[in-house]
Amino acid sequence: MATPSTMEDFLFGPSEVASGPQYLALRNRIAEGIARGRLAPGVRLPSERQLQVNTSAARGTIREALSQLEAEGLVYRRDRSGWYVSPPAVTYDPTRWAGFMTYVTEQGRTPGTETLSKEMAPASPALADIFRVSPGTPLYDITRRRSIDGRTVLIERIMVDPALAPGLLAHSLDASLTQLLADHYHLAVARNRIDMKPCALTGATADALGVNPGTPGLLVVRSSFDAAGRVVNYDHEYWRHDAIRVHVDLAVRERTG
Amino acid sequence: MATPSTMEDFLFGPSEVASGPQYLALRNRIAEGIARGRLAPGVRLPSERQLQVNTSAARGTIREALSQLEAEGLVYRRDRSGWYVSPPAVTYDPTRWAGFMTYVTEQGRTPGTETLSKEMAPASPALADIFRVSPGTPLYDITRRRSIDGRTVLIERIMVDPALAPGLLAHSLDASLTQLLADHYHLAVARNRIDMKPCALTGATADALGVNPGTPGLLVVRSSFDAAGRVVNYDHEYWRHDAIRVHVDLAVRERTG
DNA sequence: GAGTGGTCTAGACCACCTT
DNA sequence: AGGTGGTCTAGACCACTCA
Repeated sequence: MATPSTMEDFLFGPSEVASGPQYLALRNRIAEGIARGRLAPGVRLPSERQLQVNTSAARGTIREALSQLEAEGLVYRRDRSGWYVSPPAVTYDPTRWAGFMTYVTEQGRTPGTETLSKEMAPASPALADIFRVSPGTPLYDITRRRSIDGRTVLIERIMVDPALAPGLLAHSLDASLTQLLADHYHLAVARNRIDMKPCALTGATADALGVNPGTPGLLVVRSSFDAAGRVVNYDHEYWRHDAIRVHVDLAVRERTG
Repeated sequence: MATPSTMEDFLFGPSEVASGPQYLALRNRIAEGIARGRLAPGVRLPSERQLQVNTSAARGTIREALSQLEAEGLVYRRDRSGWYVSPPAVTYDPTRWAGFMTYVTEQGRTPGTETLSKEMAPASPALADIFRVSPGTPLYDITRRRSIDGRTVLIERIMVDPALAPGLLAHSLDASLTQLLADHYHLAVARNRIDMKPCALTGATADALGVNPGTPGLLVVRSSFDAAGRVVNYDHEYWRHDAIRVHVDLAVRERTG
């Protein structure tokens, strides 16, 4: 997929001369630097106060430009450390059952997983409904942090029915859970359901991701079912919004106007 | 629709414990009001200066809270008019070939389409590659604006090969193009490819959507192929980021760790 | 300890929408 | 014409990171 500037060129021809607000002029300069590769992924931008000197703008104006770029996923911040050029996003294809470790590796990146907690917890009414068990039935409750090339990109909370995967918590969960469920428990996923929506990263999730509370993120909710329609796992993934892209390529199911 | 006084009572009544930045406290109050249905979709929030009086915060702080909510898709702004509660997003299922008119209607909303331009334009090298024609070959080039319940949600630019749909531009394009291609030209889509990524809405795109330049958006690029692998249409959709959700539900193609 | 971003204030002027 | 958001300024103090 081409870069945003190329898209814009495609849509409306040669870009007009920038004559709008100052913060957009700064945004454009930085965005251009990134598009042309002069600002490589991971590179730290000059400090806000340095940019003030270079642009003779107030700090608020500088931050407006940076926030814009952050919303577009071009830069990200490390709390009280600085602003950095975002690495490329990984492409997620919900039509495949390839786990995180697989598709990240396939894209030439290095995945990492760290288990933050694993425990048994009684099913809430909502969860009981999803798993078709009685409320209060114990479920495995696993929280993990996952990274790409050393940068944390998501926090996930996975629920698994112990009836389908007894003793699951005794295993190391820092590898592929997808693979573990398949190889050790012979749980074949037949159907996958995925929902995505923007969200705010708050509280413990924001802490674990190392972002400021309120940072925009993307919530991916996945339910995997086996051939019998049982829920193999139910998973909430809180992503940094700049770390994931969606790509779907498939035969159509229906032809409607 | 809540009256202004009711809304403000709700927003500034007894507060629960709120540590942390002021702007997050305000964000939380508004977000809660929306979640509980006290602030209905389409309702206008009090003006920034009114919120200043009620919260004794500086205007910049108020705007910080509102921008956060905007990034989460909970509120949107109408330029120099005010801040409004966002309507629910429509759910988009890329595994179906249902057109915009269909899935919006199915979700109980009212779709609208307006053709902004239709013309023939020579294929750029990139487009020629996609359509497998020689660069410079004329293609239909259609720009449309689409709305849900009267609110503009996307601008799209569609490219169609005249060889597959001769005389296309003579038809009204304000209805379903999907249906037109199927019914009149018997073009059956066999494969669909979709890419999604965050983008900035700028220039003419932002103007046509009625948003400020730089507003974050979502770019959806769709390619539809017929059984022979020919590109039936190639489409860029620039969405308001709060207007669309992705939902996928399907049998898995592959089982990999 | 120096420097960074995070938060906040209190103004200002403007273009534009609304009535 | 009055009110709205859009943009910008020039400060301030704080919590935290980093060397």
